[in-house]
Amino acid sequence: MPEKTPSQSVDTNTSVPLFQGLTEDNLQNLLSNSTVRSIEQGREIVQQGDEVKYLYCIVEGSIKTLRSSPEGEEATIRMLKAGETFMDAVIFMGGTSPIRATALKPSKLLMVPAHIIRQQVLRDGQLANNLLHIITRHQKDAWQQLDSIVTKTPVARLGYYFLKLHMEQGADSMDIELPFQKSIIANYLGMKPETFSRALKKIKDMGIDVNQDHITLRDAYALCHFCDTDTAFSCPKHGTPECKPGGCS
Amino acid sequence: MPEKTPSQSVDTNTSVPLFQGLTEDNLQNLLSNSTVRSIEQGREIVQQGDEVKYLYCIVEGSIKTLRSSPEGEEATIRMLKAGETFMDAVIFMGGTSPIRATALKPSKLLMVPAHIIRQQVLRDGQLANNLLHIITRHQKDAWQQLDSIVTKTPVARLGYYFLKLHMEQGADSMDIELPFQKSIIANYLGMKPETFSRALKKIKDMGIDVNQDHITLRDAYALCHFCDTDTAFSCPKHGTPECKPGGCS
DNA sequence: CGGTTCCTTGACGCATATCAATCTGTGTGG
DNA sequence: CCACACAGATTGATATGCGTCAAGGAACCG
Repeated sequence: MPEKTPSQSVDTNTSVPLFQGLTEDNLQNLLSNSTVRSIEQGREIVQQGDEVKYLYCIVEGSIKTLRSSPEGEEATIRMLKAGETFMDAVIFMGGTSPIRATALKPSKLLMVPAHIIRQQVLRDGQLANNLLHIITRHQKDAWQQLDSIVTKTPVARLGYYFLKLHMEQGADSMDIELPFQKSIIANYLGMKPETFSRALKKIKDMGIDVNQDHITLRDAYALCHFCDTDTAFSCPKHGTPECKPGGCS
Repeated sequence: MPEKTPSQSVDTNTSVPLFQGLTEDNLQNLLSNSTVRSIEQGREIVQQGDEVKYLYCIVEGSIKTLRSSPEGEEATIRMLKAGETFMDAVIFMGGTSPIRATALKPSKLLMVPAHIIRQQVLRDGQLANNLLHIITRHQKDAWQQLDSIVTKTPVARLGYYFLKLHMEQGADSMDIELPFQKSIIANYLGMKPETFSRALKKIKDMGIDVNQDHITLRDAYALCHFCDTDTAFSCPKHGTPECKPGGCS
């Protein structure tokens, strides 16, 4: 059952990119029309072919977006955590949803009606700008994902994924945590769980140890072999003599 | 050498989604700051790592966007024709370009300065809306491409590609033209030219004949096996008894 | 302690990449 | 007009890497 007055129950001032920089009035307009809903793990939020009535913002939990074929094969698009939004792009596409969304964990979602967003975009430049930033960021991730799957070996894909986790979780630490089940990550990387498992063994020889969900780097530059020009740009090690993106061969 | 006054040399009133519905003033603001440039075939327009200063709109010719690895492997992202834009998403990403763009044919490009776009988006709701529509449309294509490559066989990918061409070129005709070189299409579909060639032979047995760049459908429903729920929605045959998306097995 | 779920490991087969040769169409120069 | 050269496409033979199938192990939970 949807709760009311999300403006009080949701912390909107920090770390929700969608709402950043909005005026009081404009923010109120979004929130006062929104509702919050709890979703149990594994539950379907949007199906392929659904008409999408809301933009969803994750208050708590995590969500996976994907496409699946009639034969049951799945292609993971994104795996998202609190603060991130989904169906943000879909509500501007026209037609029904080309993707599914399911809950990876028990989650709490803020649902902003699509027509409110579409209206407000026309007069609220800041909201439009936020949406453009968010959607293009996802676009970039999608491009890197596609590129990985088409051109890289399973081990290189895994290393690249670890690298991005590493930078996300603080490039100073030598430890990384896997944020999702291995089989979920395997699918995201376009491989079968068995292949993922074998890739873990191979990457161990390159200085990256994995126990359970815990990754330990033998040295600070262990992941550098998997870097590309894009990623190097936002790396604190960029420019140091040890930094040679794509140096892995 | 860039020509001036593109407002006169470019036909902006029709079929350029980016400019649709803009007021005279706002359109003028874009065009008066833009330039037109000719590019010879094979020439690089943007490289990975470049700072992107323009949004490009194809006046004439065709362009390919892609990512490539240091080893020379390429992953095609899109192949575009006149009226379409590129680098539209990139100018909102922040950082340098994660993708390359090269000319597949001799082309003429309208170049709109990125800062002009970024400024105008904040006050011109229609432009923001247009950009959101365009970028999310590309997003959708990217999802379908990813899905194809991950879950489908080469033959199914080919059939799906033919289906989209078919609908693009008029679903009433039984003939389709390949708009690009086969090796280019092969790479877009995530396979080698040899595999592409073999897929062509296999698809011949399913009622789809290919001679040179010319495809002939044996019957109007020959491509239906390759359809998915998304695509079915915009198909004129949708709802007829012969329409069974994903019916191919 | 038994059951479930997830992960790992091994053996095997197949589909696609790879390598190499031939063919086709196109354009060029004699 | 023909001969030649070239790029792209096709075809064949081979290899290899990932998927598949099946079994075993490890952690979690009742």
